[in-house]
Amino acid sequence: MIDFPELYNPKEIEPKWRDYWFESQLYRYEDTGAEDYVIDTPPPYPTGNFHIGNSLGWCYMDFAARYRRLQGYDVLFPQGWDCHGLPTEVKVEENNNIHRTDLSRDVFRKMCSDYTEKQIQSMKQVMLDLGFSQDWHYEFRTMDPAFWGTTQLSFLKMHSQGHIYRSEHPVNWCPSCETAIADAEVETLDREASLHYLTFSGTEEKDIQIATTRPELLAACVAIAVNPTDSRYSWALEKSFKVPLFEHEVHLFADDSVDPEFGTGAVMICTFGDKQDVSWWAEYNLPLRDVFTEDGHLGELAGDYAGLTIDEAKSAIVTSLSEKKHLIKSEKTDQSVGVCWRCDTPIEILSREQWFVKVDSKDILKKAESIDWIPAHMFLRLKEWTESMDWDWVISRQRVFATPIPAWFCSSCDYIAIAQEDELPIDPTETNPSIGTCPDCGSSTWSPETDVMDTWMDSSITPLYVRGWPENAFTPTSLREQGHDIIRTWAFYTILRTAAIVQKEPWKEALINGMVFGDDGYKMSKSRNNFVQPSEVIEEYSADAFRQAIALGGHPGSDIQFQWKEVISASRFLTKLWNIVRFSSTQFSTDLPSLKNPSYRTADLWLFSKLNSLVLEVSQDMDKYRFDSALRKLRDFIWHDLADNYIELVKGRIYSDQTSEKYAALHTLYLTLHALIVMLSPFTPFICEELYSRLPQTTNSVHTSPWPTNLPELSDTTDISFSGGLIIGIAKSIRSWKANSGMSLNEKISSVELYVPGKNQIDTMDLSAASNAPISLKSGKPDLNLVPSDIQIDYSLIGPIFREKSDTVVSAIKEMPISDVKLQLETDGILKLEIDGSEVSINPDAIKIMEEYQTDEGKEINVLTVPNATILLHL
RNA sequence: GGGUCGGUGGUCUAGUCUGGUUAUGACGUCGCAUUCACAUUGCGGAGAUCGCCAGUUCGAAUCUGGCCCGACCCA
Repeated sequence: MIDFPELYNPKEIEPKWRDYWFESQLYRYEDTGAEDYVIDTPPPYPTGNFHIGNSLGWCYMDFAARYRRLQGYDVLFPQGWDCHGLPTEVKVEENNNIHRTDLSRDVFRKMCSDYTEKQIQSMKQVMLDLGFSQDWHYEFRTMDPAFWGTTQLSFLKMHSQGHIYRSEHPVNWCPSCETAIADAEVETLDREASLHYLTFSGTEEKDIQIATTRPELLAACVAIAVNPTDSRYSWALEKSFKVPLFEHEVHLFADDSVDPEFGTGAVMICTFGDKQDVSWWAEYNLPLRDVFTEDGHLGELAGDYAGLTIDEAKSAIVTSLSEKKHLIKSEKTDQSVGVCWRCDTPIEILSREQWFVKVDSKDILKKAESIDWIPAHMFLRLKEWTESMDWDWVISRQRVFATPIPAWFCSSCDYIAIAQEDELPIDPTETNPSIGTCPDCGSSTWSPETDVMDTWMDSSITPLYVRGWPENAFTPTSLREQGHDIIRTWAFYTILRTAAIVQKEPWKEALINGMVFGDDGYKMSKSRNNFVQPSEVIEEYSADAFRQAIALGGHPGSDIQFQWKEVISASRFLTKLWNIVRFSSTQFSTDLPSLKNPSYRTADLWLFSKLNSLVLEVSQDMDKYRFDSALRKLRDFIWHDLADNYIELVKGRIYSDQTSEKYAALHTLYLTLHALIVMLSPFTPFICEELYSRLPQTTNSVHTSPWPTNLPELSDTTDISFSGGLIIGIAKSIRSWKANSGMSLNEKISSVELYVPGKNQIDTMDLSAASNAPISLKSGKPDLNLVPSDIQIDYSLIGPIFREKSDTVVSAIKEMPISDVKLQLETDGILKLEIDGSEVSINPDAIKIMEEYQTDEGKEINVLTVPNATILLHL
């Protein structure tokens, strides 16, 4: 007898193991010589809130990491933090009521990193509460010099190989954040705008009307374009016109990209209204008229309007146009504008000197193709994005809290000094370059690059960093797990960088998770009141229940809905499991596992045979990351095969005195529970650790145990699953008959007769105890009326032979009296029918006749029919 | 406008690649059962024109085409 608490109490169990695992460093990576399984874990942005969307991805990683450990891999599950970035700068400015320029860069950076550290601690706590098994020795922060020094090294390598260059080029610019941003950081917003129709006066011929939503860009107008097929404007080609208010002259040309349906069919080209303007500007070699300032105002070129904000300028210019009779009309139109993903401010396109990373789409796609994408179609998202890239990646940002670009500009000439590897990590605003004087002009005065790097420059080297590059030669990590919403950023940049730096793909497998929606099917939001935090679920139920709900939400890749009902059913399952193990354990003795040559009965062997298939199926599911399917199978087995069927059947033996059959049943239970707890442990690590620790002869953690492989070998599984299935079926049928007859399950029955055609060697020991009746196994047939009750047709045999006549054949068979069909099959071994005047023969395998024994009136006998057996109950 | 994915009892979901006529499971719901490890249970019931239309086929939730609706990404 083993002592076992009556109630499952996750509130006590979960914190206990959480702290034990952390303190004992259970998940520490060790190189034992086995195959590595390395996860390229996402470094989350430390917002301080580890939400349900994050936890979906981390659950997947944790299921995989725990499964691989059980499989014997050396698992490295690290954890990073993507610290740098604008939101933190903004938050620190707000919290301290300062502007970053009020302080030295150094002091401001320190404030940002202190703030970030606090945010990390609260997120880390939720990770631990949820039972994730990271190796905290491999925790990294991109704001630590060790990390950003590596980012700088990657910059140096790419620069020396020609992947990074500095040049002037139009870039997306956020006037509010006052920095360049990459295409990936621009989001589109649909809104209503005014479309203004303006007159440009002709200098040679007639005037022309153009339509624009951006009159504030008039000062930057450099040309007018029409579609070459637009006959309305054939007179105007190559003519010049005066820009209203500003009076400079621009030419008109024709280009296919102009939509003749929009506005008047004539558009003004400005430097720059949008990306289309940029490509016209480049293609037709147009002049550059730079009218916006970096902080969202109009510059000198705007004349009287200089100094106004963009919005102020728009209305001031419309008013002037109207006063000067240049404005014909204004109407509402729908438009999409690019906005900054951080602050939603409409972006502008400015031409500035920036640092760029070359985008080699072909190479990126080649590397991406060698990665196993799960699900496979996620590759198409990357492909589409990669193929649509038309600008290189601008990586310089005019901010502070980020990795410094390790470069200096010579004060006397154009020379740019890039740091040497042995100087890294280095902040050029604090230290001069080690080369001392300029190799071109000999000057020793340098001005530091104050621009910093895009934070994606940090997070796109996580596989390199985790693999110990450059000290260790890079081999691809095993797994990248991430959401499909950041394929165009994180996945894309990581593949690009790994390809450029080490000419390899970053990971072997990319597992892509979907989004998490609220209980009502909508995206979680505070205003919808469908927002759920993992901590609430742990508080109300348990982390083990939460993890199951996430696993069962859908197959990886699909969006899932968070549902409380899944948490509830998961929680019930945990109680059920607890009770199963408690019931079993209280019967176990400490020496049970070492029992020699147990006298297994059919039911025991049946359970082993089912368990062996389960181990195989669950392994296959786990290998394919089908966590939903694996967990469903495990739960189904535990609840139904084990609890409802097996345990109910062998209770008699378990409660019996010291028989060898009793110990065989207990031994079966022990081995089965042992295997099940191990297989379940990736999903519900807390309860499994607790239950495992209470099983006899277990010393280590369940999480360091081997995946079940050494279950008893069965010589004839077909026979066992047949005879075992028969016993289970009979017991189940008697049990449900008792329940339906209003009897308690252990109510006595005078006797049970079993008729099993062709087989009279079934093991009735457990059946007898389970039904609380003496069982007599009869040969032959019961002395009752056997009545054919139904006929079943196997269409897969009929269809291919009779084709379009199949329906006619089937209805002909069904029209015959069933007894006639039976007689003919028994006497002739084949069924012959006349269809449309010709005789056809039916394969007897295609016809299955169902028969039932009829209970004679007045007799105290009940007859139950199950596949391959007839049961007579004498009350 | 383009790309990708999805639409299955009241709700959520498996099955669709590889077609076989009686579609999985959960939650909810209704009925019965409590000296049994577990009422967070057991047994049973009701509840689905598998988004719509057409096609292929002896046979379609499953394959093909068109349409409608939704999600995500892009323009």
